[in-house]
Amino acid sequence: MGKTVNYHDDLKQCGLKSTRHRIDILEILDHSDEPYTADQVYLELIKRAVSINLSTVYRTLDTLAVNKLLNKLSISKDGRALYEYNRRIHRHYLVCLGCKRIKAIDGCPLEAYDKKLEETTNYTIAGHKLDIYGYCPQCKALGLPKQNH
Amino acid sequence: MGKTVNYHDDLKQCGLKSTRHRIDILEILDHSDEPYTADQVYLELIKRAVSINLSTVYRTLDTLAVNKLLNKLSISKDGRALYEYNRRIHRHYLVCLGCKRIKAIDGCPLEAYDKKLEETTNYTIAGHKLDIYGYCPQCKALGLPKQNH
DNA sequence: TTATGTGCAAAGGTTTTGCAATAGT
DNA sequence: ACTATTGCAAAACCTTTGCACATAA
Repeated sequence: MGKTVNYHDDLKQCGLKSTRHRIDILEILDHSDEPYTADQVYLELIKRAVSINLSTVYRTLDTLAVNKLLNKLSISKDGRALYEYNRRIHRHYLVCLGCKRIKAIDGCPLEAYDKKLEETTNYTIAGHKLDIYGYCPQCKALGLPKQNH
Repeated sequence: MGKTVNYHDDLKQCGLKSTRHRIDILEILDHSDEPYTADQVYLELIKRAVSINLSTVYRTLDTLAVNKLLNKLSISKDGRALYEYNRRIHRHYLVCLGCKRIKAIDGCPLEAYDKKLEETTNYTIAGHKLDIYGYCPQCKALGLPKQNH
């Protein structure tokens, strides 16, 4: 988790102006274990007594994602986009189907597979997205609902 | 790809009425290699001179997905839901970042990993979603845009 | 016949956009 | 000072819903 000065530098390196809002948003997402929706970011800013408009949140998230300071995910929590701080660590998510909590898991089981696929398909593989679904220890204890995915 | 009569039986087994619209939609998705958005399904129906309302398409897709005759995916092609015929075959998708075409790939490299994860995390793993991104042979030839994911 | 499915129109929720005002460099 | 960023309000977009009518069983 970087300090404010680093967010400033990161923004400058992208040719972006270093504004309070951008730094706040980077900091919020950098300090979170879970990706946030635009709305969640907005609410967190309001909670911190930051005056900002929701459309600015959307624009800022988009700008930061285009500049690779954030990742935009599509684990559609009911169809809304999710944003996470780009830690430049390749990792995947374990989503609890009970409480919907999202847990990050480091490491990737797919490195060899990607290479194999390049040969098999004649595609150039640029990356992949893997989300894993299950029930966390707590929700498991309450009895499993129907299985998905 | 089933015949009409099978769609009829599948619907009945789910306790659903067998209507022209439902059969048409099942057939469209069953005959497609790619998942469709609600809108794409609607347009295909119109092309086939089927008179239907877009809200009926949404309702039908939802009903069929709840009853597991379709899968609802969240490879957000710009945030819209995608539906595919449920072939009850576990498979993943290879998405071309150039032309956005989606290619299904059979087989799964994650069976062992899922089990390992159950032990490591103490979650019950219910499933996973893996999408792979790259450039298809055609788009590759045109020169690769920037890398994503 | 009777519950289920459908069309239509209207509303809901998320995200985007135009334009004038503001703030960073 | 100059340009990028922001607020505000409105629109765009995808999806859902209420209700009256139509249809499958």
